[in-house]
Amino acid sequence: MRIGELAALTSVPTKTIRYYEGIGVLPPAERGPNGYRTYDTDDVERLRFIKDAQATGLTLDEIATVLRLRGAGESTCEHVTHLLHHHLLHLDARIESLQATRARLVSMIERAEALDPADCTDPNRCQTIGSQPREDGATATHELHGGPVAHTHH
Amino acid sequence: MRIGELAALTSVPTKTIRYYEGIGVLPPAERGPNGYRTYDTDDVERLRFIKDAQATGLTLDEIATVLRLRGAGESTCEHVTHLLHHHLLHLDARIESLQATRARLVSMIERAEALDPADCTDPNRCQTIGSQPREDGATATHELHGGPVAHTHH
DNA sequence: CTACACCTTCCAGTGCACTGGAAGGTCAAG
DNA sequence: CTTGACCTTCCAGTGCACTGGAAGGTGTAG
Repeated sequence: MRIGELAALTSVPTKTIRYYEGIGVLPPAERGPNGYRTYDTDDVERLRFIKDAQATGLTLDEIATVLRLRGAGESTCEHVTHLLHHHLLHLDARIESLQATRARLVSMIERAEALDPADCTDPNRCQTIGSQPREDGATATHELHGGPVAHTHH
Repeated sequence: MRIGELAALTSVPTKTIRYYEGIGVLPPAERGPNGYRTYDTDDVERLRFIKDAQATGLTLDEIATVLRLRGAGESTCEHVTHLLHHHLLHLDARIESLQATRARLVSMIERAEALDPADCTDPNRCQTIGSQPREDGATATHELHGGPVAHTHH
């Protein structure tokens, strides 16, 4: 199959496929007599693997490393499982922190919904955002010396 | 407190704090007579909020939007809770997909560890990586026409 | 007085992962 | 034989979130 079909099957743009080949995430594709790249079902697999690996937070560089270990012989399996274990830890930490933030977000929403809308008219504060309730009495009620914000981001 | 102390308290570099102010994520800081930025505990809160919000996947732009809704009066609370709800969905989807990938990763590791290391010597395949076991018998055993990969990334 | 840490602005660069566009080759259908 | 889809290379730009460095002001300790 040619690059367009591979792109259609994987939802990865042709541009990106060529880019992946360029940076070594994909091996140089075989070429037809006309110079067109040709792919097979393995390449579909590979591309799907890349997408999955990316979803877990692996960078293209790490993915390239894993993918290149194919065909290197030697003790690469240990290498791979090591990387995989390492990444599992990362993944677990990420999931945990996301769940913690989820909890925070939910409690934020609950606080927001428990509010009397009338409390929402003070132009200088919003109970939903701002600091969590504090013991020291200072409840983040201070002016926002804002005005139109200069968004000069070159 | 000055910018250095704020940086120390939040583990956000001074560069980044000024950058946040530049793009409007933080309101323009008050200045001392010498022109130095001065901060208080609310700014510590704000910065921590930014970090947390970032961890959930909100972009700095979205965070800026949320933060700027402080002090806008009107029906901004609905606006905020809407954004929050929206983001909760995002967050849940993200956690779920991460957990799915975690499962995939674990099964990959298990497959890797169940392998006889002797099976790992074929230079053209690695059982850990590569396609999942398939029914059609074609088990992703094909050459990597690789060699040293040109890493010409401009 | 000098050294030094810490602050200021401004502009430019980095890293990652693409993405766009120009200029041109290939090939099947009308 | 032309049109149009699809392919090629190469180079340049984008978006996000920083990060570095130059050039210079401030403030305290020795």
